[in-house]
Amino acid sequence: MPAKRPPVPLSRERIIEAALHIADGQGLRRLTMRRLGDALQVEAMAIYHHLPRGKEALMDALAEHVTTVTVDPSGSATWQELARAWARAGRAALLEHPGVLALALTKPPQGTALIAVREQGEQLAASGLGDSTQAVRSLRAYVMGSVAVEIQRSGWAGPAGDGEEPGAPPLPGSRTESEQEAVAAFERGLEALLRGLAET
Amino acid sequence: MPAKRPPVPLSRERIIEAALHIADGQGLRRLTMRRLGDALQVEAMAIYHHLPRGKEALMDALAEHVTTVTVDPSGSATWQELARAWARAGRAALLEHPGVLALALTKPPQGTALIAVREQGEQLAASGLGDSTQAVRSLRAYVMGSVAVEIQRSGWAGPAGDGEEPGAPPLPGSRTESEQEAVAAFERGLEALLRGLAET
DNA sequence: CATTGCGGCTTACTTTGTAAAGGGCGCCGC
DNA sequence: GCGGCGCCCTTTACAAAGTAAGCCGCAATG
Repeated sequence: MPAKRPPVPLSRERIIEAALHIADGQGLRRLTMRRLGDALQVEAMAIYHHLPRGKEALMDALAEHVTTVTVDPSGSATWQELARAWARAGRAALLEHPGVLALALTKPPQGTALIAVREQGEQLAASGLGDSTQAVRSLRAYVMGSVAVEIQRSGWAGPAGDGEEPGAPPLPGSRTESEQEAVAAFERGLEALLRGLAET
Repeated sequence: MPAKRPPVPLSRERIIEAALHIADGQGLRRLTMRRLGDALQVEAMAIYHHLPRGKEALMDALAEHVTTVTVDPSGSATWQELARAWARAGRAALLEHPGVLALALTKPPQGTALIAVREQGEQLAASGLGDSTQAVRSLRAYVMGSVAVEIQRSGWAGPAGDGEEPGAPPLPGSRTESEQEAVAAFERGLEALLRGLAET
């Protein structure tokens, strides 16, 4: 009796969720269509009905997912506070799924992610910042780079990772840092950048 | 008559060079052992004699190669000039090989790349900068992120790229920028960050 | 001249992405 | 109730990739 119906009917959202789980848990390299199918209790080919362009579409969707953030501007009085909020939100979103960082840093923003970038620019401009385009760019660069450095230091395997668990052995030369140290370093660099952006 | 000797005897350096060429020209996805062998006029398996851990070792070597930079400190009087030199060198090295950016941003520095990072810290400390560790970290983050943004805007395919040529069609929403615009944006953000770092 | 070992080749097996076609199940109009 | 349709999922199949195992020629060495 082939062709059994899966318990819960499979959707784009469920696929992305499962894919993120696999990528974060075992590395991008281990994220294969068949494994994804297994995780969803489905044959690999079933995925193609929800993501017509196959793995390509999946990668795009993953990148879009971890780079889509929203910030409520009403909570920030100055453009500095607003910029901090965006930066922290961006960092948090990227750190949540280290397995797909390589995609997020490499693929151009699309869909909701692109909209988010534009929104960031508009909000910063509306809150009185002069060259908001430049600011958005510098902020995005700093956020992305910071997360990259953090992930590197955490000993995460990477896109061509050896398939080991995410908690790889710490680097021989430098101790793995704590979460507090990481946020502190991020905040200090962020403040430096904001100060620099203030003096047009 | 099998077992023909190749004209030039194959070495680790030649392998890396050819791999970079392929990755930059057709994307990381298209960098396969067999294709690499073809480019070197050799069978794929021959590569394993020079890179024992196979593709894994190749990826590590590529990441190391594009993140290894050197700066002559004698050309810089202030720590700001030194930091600028390091930042520009780092950016240039990464931009030279967009195909392996994902590796460079994801893999922890090893070998010569790690040495370069340490050297940067020592030089900055020696030139009078207080918290050089923090500064190196912020600078590296900014440089890596800036290049990531630049590559994204250039419409480069990415690690799971569709295999098209690097000169992909420009993003629909935003025009592809010129080299001048790119350096200008980089320099402005860099200056902002340096100003911020100056005020401890 | 026989030996040894480096360096490349051949073969073969496993895993992956994905095209193509098949099949069950629910829902529709009648 | 029922025949057919269409949606989702499965099956099957194939090309391409990573790489383990073992072969073999060539050159230097004794």
